[in-house]
This record gives sequence, structure tokens and C-alpha cells, in this order.
Amino acid sequence: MFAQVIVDIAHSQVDKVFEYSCPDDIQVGSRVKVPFGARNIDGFVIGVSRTSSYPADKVKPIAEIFDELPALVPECFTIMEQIAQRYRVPKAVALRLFLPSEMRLGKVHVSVRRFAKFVKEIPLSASAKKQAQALEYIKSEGEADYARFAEKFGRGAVDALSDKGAIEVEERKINRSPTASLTQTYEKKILTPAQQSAIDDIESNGKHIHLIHGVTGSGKTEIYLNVIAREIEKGKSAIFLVPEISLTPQMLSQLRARFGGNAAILHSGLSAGEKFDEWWRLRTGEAKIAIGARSAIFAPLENIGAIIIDEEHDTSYSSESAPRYSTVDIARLRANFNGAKLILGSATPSVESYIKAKNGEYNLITLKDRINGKPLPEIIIADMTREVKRGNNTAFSSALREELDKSLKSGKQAIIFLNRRGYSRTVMCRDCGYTAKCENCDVTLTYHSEENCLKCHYCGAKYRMLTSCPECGGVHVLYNGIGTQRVVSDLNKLFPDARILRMDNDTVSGKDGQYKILKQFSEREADILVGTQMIAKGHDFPDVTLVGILDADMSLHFSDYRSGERTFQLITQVSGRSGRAGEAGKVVLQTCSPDNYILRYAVNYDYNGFFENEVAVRQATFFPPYSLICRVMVTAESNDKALQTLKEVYFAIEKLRETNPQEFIFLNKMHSPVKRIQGKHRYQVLMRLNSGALVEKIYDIAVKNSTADCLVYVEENPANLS
DNA sequence: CGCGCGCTCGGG
DNA sequence: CCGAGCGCGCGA
Repeated sequence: MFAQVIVDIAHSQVDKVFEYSCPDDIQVGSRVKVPFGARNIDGFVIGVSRTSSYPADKVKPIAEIFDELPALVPECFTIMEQIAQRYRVPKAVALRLFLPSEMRLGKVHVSVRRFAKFVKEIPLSASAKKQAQALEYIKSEGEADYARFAEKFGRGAVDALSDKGAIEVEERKINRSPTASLTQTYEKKILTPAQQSAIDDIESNGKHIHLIHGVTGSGKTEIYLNVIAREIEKGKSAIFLVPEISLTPQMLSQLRARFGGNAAILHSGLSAGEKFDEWWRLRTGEAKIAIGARSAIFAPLENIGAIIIDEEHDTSYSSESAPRYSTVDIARLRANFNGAKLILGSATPSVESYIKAKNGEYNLITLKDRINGKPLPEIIIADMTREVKRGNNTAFSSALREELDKSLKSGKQAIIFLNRRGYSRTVMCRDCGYTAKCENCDVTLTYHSEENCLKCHYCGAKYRMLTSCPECGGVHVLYNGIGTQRVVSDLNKLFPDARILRMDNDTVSGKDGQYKILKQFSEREADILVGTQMIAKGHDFPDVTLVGILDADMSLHFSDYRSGERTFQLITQVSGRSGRAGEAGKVVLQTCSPDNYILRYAVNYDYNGFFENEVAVRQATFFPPYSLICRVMVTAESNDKALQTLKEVYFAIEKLRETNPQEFIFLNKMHSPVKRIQGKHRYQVLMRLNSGALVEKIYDIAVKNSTADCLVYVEENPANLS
């Protein structure tokens, strides 16, 4: 027999199928080791055949076959081809998406833990005290975890016993299921009529893609869970995607309670071993529901009945490294392959998706009411320009101060949200206007008072705080802006008795830190939580009745065509944190542009108004989805090299424009807004195209010009243009 | 003439 | 991508 093998090397020059001879019982999808040139490397069997299409005398045999059960499910190959084609990446890169990193590099193949087992009594010399103790212990216990056993009596003693045959070390496969210990029981919830009809609609509607537009608190999660349960009953499997941040312990225990061992959870907080085991539980069919963030769309499931993407508008669903896929696109491929339902849900659907729903491409399901029947929290606009005129120079409007006071007095909790981190103060010389910038990144530095230093938020570089201006020697150094830290210290002054928690990139280290702070807050160890984006979504704090948004218009002023959409989504999401249980919630929205239409729609929870307006603007100005913004990034250590490559890329694209003038709305080459990141010079070709007709050609140009010392890559509708 | 390094090429 | 192999330059 012969096997068609893709070698696990991420390079276009070896991006082809190689043939090897192999035993008859080889299975498609297996990971293998194959001789390749002078060395042995990992590969994937993507097909087998009785005959070879390569000169038989040149075919070498496969060196090693790893899996009893092939790691890759059959549909991988179809989808791998489509991804490789669409994003112009080597097939090996596309295939890697289907395997957690723990399974590659040939490092982890089996998950085992070693146990020491008692075998027989042996004579020991009188001096071997440790060995005697260890033998005594293992004799009475029968067996013990090797690591703990060795730690207790010393590695030397334990190994000596094993050499002499008194004990035996055995490897055993064990399951490290991350949430097996959660023991909440599931209580069947009574569905509202709206929920029930949504579920029925999804089941019976002829369309394959559904968009659930439901206000915060309308019970979308319960709909998802019911749809999943129904598919499981039919003997199918399901994928449930959530934004990274939403994988909170509450969410996990809810899922465990409902589906028990049938749910496998894949997220970046798991240890390598845990991830490995959860992944194999899905592959073997022991678990049929994959839950996780973006990458869980590649879960090793077969016979998928439903794919659910919660908070579909969330930016974490687009990959920021090659291949820069959009999760919805991959989900469509998998849903197509399996004939599965694809369900997108959000309180603030992306304009792109909502248009498709309006056009009839998706089945639109609208949930207008919260399940508890309570109204959405009232949003009050505080005009900060008037506050300043009245002489209020603090970060808090009088309205927000009053509401905070009320909230604290009645023993409720509050969330203060703002768009920045650190002190977010930039340093500027009052005499000459000099601002401190990063040496590597051309980005304004930010002052951090805890360390009394300046930091670059793009590369993390630290600089000593300035005492005088390096340009003119002036000593009047000025700070601008406010950040979470400043807000906390101001709050401490205003409400000395209040207990305040701060959550942003500086106080949180890793996912654990995030959970810890959220847990503290939900256990009422604090009255006020101050934070940035990361507190915006997914959390359920029943006692929060007040949300303050300090600079609602911050994100309006980014030069991004989606800034209006982002602002609307952000305000709606943050507001949704208020008044989730019994009492009605309130939101104070501070802004310097109180008449902005986006804010007006947000205050009234008028998604349709916002949408109609936004669509009209995009259509009139030719912005996505009525066009495609495409950026080709060129980055290199050497400025000359980057410039040279930029010219070549631009030249190639210009030639493309000559033959397709009607496709181009805009085309230009320029420095990227951030000219340097981590020592790499950044240039870009920016274009606005009428359709996606030329994207693959543009990918080709990028791939052709990309080298090890000058990286060229394509971004479609990039989330930020820095 | 022999060795070292840089570049090109092929891998089944 | 990575190592083999080869060509050329240099030292003796």
C-alpha cells in the first residue's frame, strides 16, 4: 500500500503531497514519521492507494505510525484544501489548525502518569534506611503515584528499589478532565414562549444559517443549550463557540451541569495535559459537544448537527495570525460538509451579519424582551463639556457621583468602565511640545505611576520617567488623559469607605488573575469594579445596578469605519451588566459629544435605527460590506528591504488594477500608522475593492514577495489599522 | 591541493 | 524548512 503524506513543514516549497509505502492497515488521518531528505519528520496521511504514482524504486517506507485512532477526522482534508486555497497558506499550516499545539512537534503522544507498584520484599543493607522506609510504605499501600512517592522518599531510593525488582513502575493512561469536579445539578428551566418558538423555528426552518438577535438577558443561552440537546438526541455532535472572555467558571459549571461528561471544554487556560485529554474525548466520541473560543471551530468531531457562535459580533472571532480566517467562514464550511445548522447570536449583531439576515440569506430570529420581564436599564447621558464649563475637572459627572452615592448607600454594586489602561497619561513638554515616544515603535509612551516609568503598549518597553525635556531641557513636564488607576484614586477620595477593585491588563496576569478578580467582585468583596474592555461582556453580577461609562465617545474617534458599530456594541454590552436580577438598573454615559447619533441610538436601545443609519452611511461611502478593505503589510528589520519589497508589491497590484480598473475604489502605498513595532519597519499597501474577486490574486502577490527577513501578509477588513 | 563557507537544490 | 553537495577563494 501507498500513503499520500503531507509533511509538517510550514513552507510553500514543500507544500505538496509525498508518497510512501506503508502497511495495509494504515488509516487516513494518522500522524506519521517519515524519512524526508536526510532526516525524519512528522507528517499526516491524507490518503491511501494500492498503486503508486511515483517511481516505485524511489518510494521510501513510512518510519512510524502514531495513532491507533487517526487524529484527523475525514472532513479535515476537504476543509484544509479550502483554507489553503482561500488564504494561500501551505496545506501543513491549514492542517495544523485541526490539532492542538500539544499534539505536534512529536512531543506529546500519550497522556500517562507513572505509578509505583509493590512487587516483592527484598533484603536490604542496614544502611539503606530510605529504601527500607519506602519499601515499608509501598508494601502497605500496594501502589502510589510515582512522582509523589519519589518526592517523599527521594528519587535515589525509589529508583534503587525498582532496579532491584522490589517495585515496578507502570505507566497508566489517565483522564485530566478540567471541570470534572464541578457538581452542580441541572434544573430544567421553563422556556418562555419566545424561546420555545425560536427553538422550533431553528428546527423547522429551511434555512441553514440562523441569526438570533436578542437583547441582553433575553435568554439566548438557554436556546443554544436546547438546540444542542436536541442534536445530541438525534445522535449528532455540536460545537458551541463563545468569546474567550466568556469562558467563566459560572458558564462552565452550567454546561457541565447540563451535559456532564458529554461536553468537552477547550480553552487556553487549560494545561497541556488537560487540553490533550479533552481533545481526545471529542475525537473518540466519548464527548460530543465541543465548547470553546475561536479555535474550537476545529474540534475533532464528526457528524456535526449544530454549530453555535455566541456573541457573533465579537472581534475575537477573527484570527490575527496566518491564516487570518474568520470563524464564521470556517463554520460555514464545516456546517456545509455536515449538513449542520449554523446559529449566530448577539444582542448587537455585526452589520455584516444583520444585512445577510435582512436579505434573507440567514433566518432572522428576534427576541425583544428580557426573560425576567424587566426593562433594560435606563441610560442617562452626562455632557462632560458642560461639566467642565461648570468647573468640574474630575473624571466624574455630578450625575454619576450622585448615582454612585445612592448605590453605595443602598448596598448595591457598581461598575465603572473606561476605554484605556494604566494611567494612560502621555508625557509632554510644556515648553516645546515634545512628547515621549518609544524608540522601537513610534508610539507615544504611557506613564505608569506604580513604577514611575513610561511604557510602550505595543512592545512593552520600559523607560525612566523624564525629569526634564530631552529636546529643550525644560522642566515643565505635563501629563494628559486619565486611566483606570487615576479613576480608582479619584474614587478613593470621593468615597473613602468604598471597596474598589481594578481590572485591566496591568492588574491582571493571565486568565487566572481575571477570574480571580471577577470572583472577588461576584462574592461581594468590593462595591465598585473599575475596568477596561475586559469587564464589558459575558459576566453576570446580580447585585450590580449601576454602570458608569466614563468616556463613551473615545472609540468614536478612531479612524476606523467600524468605530460607530464598535461604540454601539460596547455601550449596549456594558449597559447589559446593570440590573440583571430583581432591581432595575441604571447607566450613566459620559461623553463630550452628547448629540452623536450613535450614542442617541444606543441610549434608546434602538438597534434597528442604528443599523439603518449605519447601512446608509456604508452604502453611500462604499465601505464594507459594500466594499472590501484590503491591506498588504510589509514588515522588515531593514528599512531599505521593506521599502524595496513595498515597491514590488505595489507594482504588482498596480498591474492588477490595469486589467481590473472597475474593482479598485482606492489604492495607495504608505507608512503604517505605527511606523515601527519591536524594531520592525512597517509599510502597507492599502486598497478598497468593490468585491472579493481579486483577493486570491492579492494573496498570491503577498506570498510571492514574502521572505524570512521581510514578511508580507494580507489583512481583509482589518480590525485595527495601526 | 585541500578545506571552509555560502549558495542552490531536492526531498517521495 | 533543512541538510547535502558543490563551487570558489584562500592558505601553504
